[in-house]
Amino acid sequence: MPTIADVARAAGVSTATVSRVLNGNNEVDPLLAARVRIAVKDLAYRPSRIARSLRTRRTMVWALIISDIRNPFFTDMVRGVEDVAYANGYSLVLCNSEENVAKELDYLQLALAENMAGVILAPASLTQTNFDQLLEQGIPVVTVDRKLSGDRVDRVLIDNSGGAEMAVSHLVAAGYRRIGCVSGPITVSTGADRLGGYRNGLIRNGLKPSAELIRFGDFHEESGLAAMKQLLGLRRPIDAVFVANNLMTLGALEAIAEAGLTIPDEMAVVGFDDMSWSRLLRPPLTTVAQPTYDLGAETARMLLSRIGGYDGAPRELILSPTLRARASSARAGN
Amino acid sequence: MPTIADVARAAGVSTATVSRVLNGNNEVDPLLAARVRIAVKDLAYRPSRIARSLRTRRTMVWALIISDIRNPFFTDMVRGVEDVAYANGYSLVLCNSEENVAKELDYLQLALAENMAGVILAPASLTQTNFDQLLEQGIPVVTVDRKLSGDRVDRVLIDNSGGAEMAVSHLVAAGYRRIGCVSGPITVSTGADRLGGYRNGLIRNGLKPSAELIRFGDFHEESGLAAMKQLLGLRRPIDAVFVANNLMTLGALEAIAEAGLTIPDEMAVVGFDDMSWSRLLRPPLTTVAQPTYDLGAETARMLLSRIGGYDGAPRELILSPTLRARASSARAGN
DNA sequence: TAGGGCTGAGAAACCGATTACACAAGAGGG
DNA sequence: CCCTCTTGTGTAATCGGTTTCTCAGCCCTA
Repeated sequence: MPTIADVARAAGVSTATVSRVLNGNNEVDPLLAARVRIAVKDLAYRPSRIARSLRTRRTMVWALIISDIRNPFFTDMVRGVEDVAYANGYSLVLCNSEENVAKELDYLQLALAENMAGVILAPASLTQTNFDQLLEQGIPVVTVDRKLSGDRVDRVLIDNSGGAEMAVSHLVAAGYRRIGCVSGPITVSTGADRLGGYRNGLIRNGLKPSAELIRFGDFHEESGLAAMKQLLGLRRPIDAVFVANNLMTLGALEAIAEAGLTIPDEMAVVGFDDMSWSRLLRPPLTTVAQPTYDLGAETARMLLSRIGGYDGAPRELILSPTLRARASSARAGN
Repeated sequence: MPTIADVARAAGVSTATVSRVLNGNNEVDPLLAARVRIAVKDLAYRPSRIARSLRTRRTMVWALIISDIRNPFFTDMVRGVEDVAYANGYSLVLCNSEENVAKELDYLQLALAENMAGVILAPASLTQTNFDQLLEQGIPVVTVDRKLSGDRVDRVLIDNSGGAEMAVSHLVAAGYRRIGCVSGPITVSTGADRLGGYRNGLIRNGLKPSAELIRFGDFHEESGLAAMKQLLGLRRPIDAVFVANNLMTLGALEAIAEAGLTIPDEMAVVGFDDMSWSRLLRPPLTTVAQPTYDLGAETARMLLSRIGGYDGAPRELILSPTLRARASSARAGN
C-alpha cells in the first residue's frame, strides 16, 4: 500500500506538498501539482483515513443506534439517514441496541473511542440513556423517534399523541364506540404518547377511557397476539381496536383471525405505522402512517448542522403522521 | 480526553507499561499494573481506536455492502451479520449500493482507505464488481446471496434454482398447468438461477417452458405490478404464477386484485422469500422461505475464519430454502 | 566471584497523514 | 540597489497509541 512518502518520492517533492495538492488548502506550483497528481494515479495512492483522522482529530463516520434493524420502521428511517450521510461524505456504523441499555452504552463508548463525527440515537430508555461523555468531547448527538427526559440535544419526533388521537376519532366517526387499545410499554415515549393520544381521542369524542380496555405489549408480534387475546376475552366485548405499532398489529390480526371474527364488521382495526403491504391485507388495513424516511433524513440534516458548527439551543422538530383510512375500519353500512 | 501519557504520568510509569497492562501481552509487576488500572479508572481513560489502528494496521470494522436495506430480505440478513460481528467485537459500516456499480466501488474504496478488517458483499453485478485491490491488500472479502463470475473468494448462497423448482413442482402437484413467471433480472445470479429453476421445474414435470409465460422485472414492486399485468393480458390465460422475489410479489398481488381475480381459484401465487406477514395475507401466501438470518450469520462466520488466518481455497456454502405451502396455491377442491 | 542468561521496565522508533515553522527566491517599493 | 514582503516549498513536530531495542538488576552456575 503506497504512502504519501512514496508519492512524494515519485513526484520529487516533499510530503507536505503532496498533502497540499490533495487537500487544496495552499497554493502549489501547477507544475509540481501535475507531477503529484500523476504520481498519485501511477501508484494508485489513497490516503489512509486512519492516519488522517489521527492528525486532524476528525472522522467521517456516524453511529446510528436503533433498537432493531428488523423493524421496518427503523429500516426506512435508516435509509433516510444513509442517503443524507452518503451525499455528504459520511459513512454509517449500524448499531442494534435491542432496547438494552448496556449494549447501547457499549456503542456510545465505541463512538467515543472512534471519535466519531456524530451520533444518531433512538434512546433505549427514557431516563437511563446517558451520553454526557460524548457531549463533553464535543461529539454532537441527535435523538430520534423517542423522547428523553430533559432537552439537552436536538431531537426529531413524530406527533405520536396526535396520530393516536386521529386513529380514535376516525373509529368513532365510523361508528365504533367500544374501542380497545393494544399499547406499547410506557417506559418508551412512543408507547406513552400513543397511549395518551388514545385516551385523549376517547375523551374528545365523549367516551370514557377505561383501564379494562387497555392491554400492554412490548412492541413485538407475540405480545400483540397475547394482548389482543385478552381483549377478546372481555365480558363486554370491544368492537374496535387501536394497536400502537406495526409488529403488534400483526399479532393482533392473528388473534382476531384465530377467534374467527371478521374485520371490520365484528372488529375494526387501526394500526400505527403504515407498511408497504398494509393495503394488501384483506381487508386492507387502516393505519397511521409515519414519514419514516423523512424522519431519518431530517435527523441526519440536523446532525449535519451541528457538525457544521451550529451552536444554538437544542431544537425539536416534530413531523406529522397521516391517517390512511382503509377497509379494516369501515363498517359495512357506514 | 486523557491520553496514554496522562495515565502513565498518573501511575508513575512509562507509556509502554500502560500499554502492556491494557493489552496483557507482556508480564508486568502486579504492583505497577494495579497502579495503572487505578489511574485508568480515575481518568476514565479509553484508548483511541484510531491511534491504535494506525500503529497495529488492524481495525475492528467490517463493511457490509448490500443493495438496499429497505428490502426485508437484506434487513434480516444484516441482523444475522451484526449479531455475529458484535459478539466478536467488530462493528459494521452499512453501505447501500442501490445496485449501482459506481456507488459500490466507492464503498469498496472506503473499505480500503479505512483499512477495514473485512468486507461482506452482495455484488451489484455478476461481472463488473471488482475487489482486486482489497485482496491485494489482504482484506478478506466474502460474497453473499449473489454469485460472481469466478470463484476468487468465499461465498454463501441460497439454492435459488432448487427453491424455484420446488415452487413449480408444488404448483403442478396442486393441479396447475399453465404457470407463468415474473422473473428478476438475469444480470444478477439470483434472478438467473430462479428463472433456471422455474424452467427446470416445468421440464421435470413434463411441461414445456415458453418465453411467452415469462416477464421480467427489476426486483422492485412496480415492476412486479407491470409484469403481472402483462401476464394477465395473455390470450391463453395462465392459472398460476411464480414470482421471483418478495417485492415483486407485492406488485403481482396488486395486479391480481385490480383484475378482480380470486386467489387461488382463478390464479395461484407462489412468491420467493417469506415475510413475517406472508401468512397474514388473505389468502395466506405460499412462499419459498430463505434462511435469511442464518445466511448473514454464516457469512459473518466465514469472514471471521478468514480474518483469523484461514488460508484454504475459496469455499462455497449453500443454504437450502424451504417451501411454506399456504392457501394461495391450494385450489379449492384439491 | 565473575560471567551468562533472563526478566521486566523505560526510551525511542514507528504507523501515515497534516501543519507549524523556517527559509529561499522573486516581486515591489523607496 | 537594497530592503521588505510575499509566495511557495521543505523540514520536522505532531496526533496517540504499540512495539522494538536497550539496559539495569537479579539469579544461577562454574
